[in-house]
Amino acid sequence: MNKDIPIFSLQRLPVYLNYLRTLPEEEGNYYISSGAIAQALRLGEVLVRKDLAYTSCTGRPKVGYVRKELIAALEEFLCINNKKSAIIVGAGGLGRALLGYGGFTHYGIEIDAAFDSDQNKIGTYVADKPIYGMDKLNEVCKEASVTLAIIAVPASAAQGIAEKLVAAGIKAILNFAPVQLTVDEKIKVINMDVAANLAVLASML
Amino acid sequence: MNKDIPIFSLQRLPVYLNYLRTLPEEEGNYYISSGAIAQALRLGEVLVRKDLAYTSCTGRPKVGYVRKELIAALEEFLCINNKKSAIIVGAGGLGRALLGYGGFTHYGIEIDAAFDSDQNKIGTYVADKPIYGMDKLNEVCKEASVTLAIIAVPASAAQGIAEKLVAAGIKAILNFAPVQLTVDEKIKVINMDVAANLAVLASML
DNA sequence: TAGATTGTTAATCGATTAACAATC
DNA sequence: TAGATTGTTAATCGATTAACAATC
Repeated sequence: MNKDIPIFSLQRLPVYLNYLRTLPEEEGNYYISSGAIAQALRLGEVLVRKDLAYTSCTGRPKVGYVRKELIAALEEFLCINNKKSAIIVGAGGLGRALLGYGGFTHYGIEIDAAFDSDQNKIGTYVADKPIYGMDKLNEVCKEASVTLAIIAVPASAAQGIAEKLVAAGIKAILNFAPVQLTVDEKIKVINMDVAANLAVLASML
Repeated sequence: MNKDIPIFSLQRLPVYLNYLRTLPEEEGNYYISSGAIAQALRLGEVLVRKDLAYTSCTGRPKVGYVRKELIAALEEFLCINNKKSAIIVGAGGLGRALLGYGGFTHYGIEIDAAFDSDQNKIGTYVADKPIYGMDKLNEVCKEASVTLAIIAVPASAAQGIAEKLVAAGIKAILNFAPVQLTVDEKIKVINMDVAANLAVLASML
């Protein structure tokens, strides 16, 4: 789905959505122009219009876009209405923090559970979400048709986990481990290497 | 510093470093070719050579790069030898997870402390790192000449925190809050919006 | 030497920006 | 109507890839 949007445009859509949602419900905010969005997010205004053109929302000359329509169109494009489930592998500090993070619901995503190999964690709950042993992975993913996963395990374990996830039917992985995962090319992977990003920042000083 | 490297190349350098460090110290690993790196990281081999050309390490036709030299050159380019301190603002789940995360040291970065406004957290420690009240921000940053910070607070608080950080002398910010920070353009900012990235993945399914 | 691999120059590709007609 | 803003087409910019000479 959403095949014909450039990846850079796609990545900005949640940013627009987020921004539009923060605008207070006031008289003056009924319409919003691409220029106003561009200024707030420090982007070019033509770029904003081009990005928004991928959604079903069309703006009106002179006034801009109807804010609520634009929000709805972005939500539709990002499939936020079909609620999706995701799981987390790794219930260390990061995994537990993500279990407790409420921000995923803004995009229609719910974290169902976490998985860990530590016997002391298995069977416990964080933010009312269960932590299962790795042996439950297949069962949980298949029963709930989960296709989204977050990897929050040490680098050394990540590749093995990725393979288990794929075997369990996962189609997209958000990977926090600092390794390049080798998986079938049909599986979508986004890497988030926190330390590497901090290192890049530090080297720019 | 490092002004004349394209941002995309710069962002790949820690990835190369990371990969090279994982290679075992074996006879056959004395040299490494751009082709081998490219294959492991799923990049083009010319791209790898171009990226590596920004460092001081030069490869040898027929054999490739001396692995240890390349690691040293990457470390030098990324200024990993001058140890740097960073602070975290926000000692919620994410902030605490990052306080306990050891991966920053691989890039010569140490997290000195976290800051929070919650009285129950102030004065406590996570992974032997202190959590201070916000009133200590200036003092700590200036005494230890800290110029790197991570924002791990809710979106609503992030802009205010960013301004305090800049006032305290911070020059680069890794921002986990899902808002566009408005700060002086000389301040470097990298945004890491976990939920937005998961949403992008989900919409690609 | 012959062959593999580097480093560089030119070509391509994709993303962003500029220009501008359409329009409410 | 006049003016502001959209949407689109063309131009620019930057990143990646292809081609290939240099070289150990």
